Amino acid sequence: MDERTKPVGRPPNAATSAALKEAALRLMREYGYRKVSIADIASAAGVARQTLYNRWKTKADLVLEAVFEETALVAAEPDAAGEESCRVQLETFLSNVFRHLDRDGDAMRSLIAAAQEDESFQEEFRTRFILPREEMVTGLLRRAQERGEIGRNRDPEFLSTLIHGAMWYRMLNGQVVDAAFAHDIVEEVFRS
Amino acid sequence: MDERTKPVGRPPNAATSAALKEAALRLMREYGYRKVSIADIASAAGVARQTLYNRWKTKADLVLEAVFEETALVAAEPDAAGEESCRVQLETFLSNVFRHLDRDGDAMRSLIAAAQEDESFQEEFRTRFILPREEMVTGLLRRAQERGEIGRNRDPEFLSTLIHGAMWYRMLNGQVVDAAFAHDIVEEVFRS
DNA sequence: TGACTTAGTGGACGCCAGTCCACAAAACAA
DNA sequence: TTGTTTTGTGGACTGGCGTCCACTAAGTCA
Repeated sequence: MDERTKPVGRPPNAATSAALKEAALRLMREYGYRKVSIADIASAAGVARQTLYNRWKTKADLVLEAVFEETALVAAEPDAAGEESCRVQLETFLSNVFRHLDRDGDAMRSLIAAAQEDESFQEEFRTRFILPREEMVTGLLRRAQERGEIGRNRDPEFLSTLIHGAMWYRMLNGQVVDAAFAHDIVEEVFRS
Repeated sequence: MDERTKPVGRPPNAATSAALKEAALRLMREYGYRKVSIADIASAAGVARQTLYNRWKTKADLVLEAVFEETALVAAEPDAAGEESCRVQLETFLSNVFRHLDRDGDAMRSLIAAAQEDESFQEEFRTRFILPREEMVTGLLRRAQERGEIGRNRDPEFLSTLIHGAMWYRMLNGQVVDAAFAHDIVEEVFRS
């Protein structure tokens, strides 16, 4: 049952998806999500508008994929075998995530906004972005529990909601989300 | 310097604004923010589309005003002279707010979304909705500090961010926001 | 080679938000 | 009554998103 049967028909242009994501990110960062139209992105990538729709359902889907690939580099999963305390690991992780928001925070805000009006994208966003992040945090907090850094009676899922909620709230209200804020959050979570 | 000089020109129809807000709320609750167009609202209120734009800048501004008036009834400010503990007062307040979300949660989500793409509405939303709510919570928490229910070393502003952040995060992710959640939040805030 | 299949192109279309404008309607002032 | 000011109306218009479609391009299969 070899699934890798040779595909029939004209093969998709290999460079096109990368060019579209690159153009999308570049234009977003310069002008902001709202000001950049699908037509702008397609034209910047030198491709027809319909070609973009052949590969992604909406503008939000394209930007999600583009931002996600960047994020994976910046917000690397904390190392389970790390020597540092979980507390330090969490603060480092949050600082990294927050630093990434300096670049793509505007896009993130717009993706969250898009998810509110589009059921299908909400699902996609949740699966590819939110749940993985939550698991990084709850995993770290469970290790913290095993090491005795936080009490057994505390709920990692709930704490993750507090952490991400604080981040979203500040971000969506256009307030600063910086290392000092990360420190305050960690302080609260590890408060004995 | 009497400002209440008799206005010249055709007076605005007194019933129109109320009819538009009523129609907006009713249609939103039945079909959802996204599915209801400005034209739908105007036509349901028996008024020209331009008349709506004469009174509000955008769809979001109209809905904000409509929802705000409802909210003021449900989420009344906790009584500073109340006999109950601040802890109970906070849990009651949050439960009331959360109950209101059953009705207008969809509209709230869409307003938050709209604020992400519209600088001017973001400002309006913040001033009329978010800041008053934050002050209710920080005020309550400060009284809790005076009464010794929470430590002097804790920051009411930061705690308010945690509280509202948790609520937003759950709401924007389509998860349940109920009395049990309110209880968990209060538990965390008043944890000694 | 020719049949088939999939990708890419360009243009038309429907829907909606928000703007603009000319004109009618309702008030007041002289 | 006539002029002035403001509200309300209806229609045209721009620009964006997403869909549809006919046509062309680039591959595989027999």
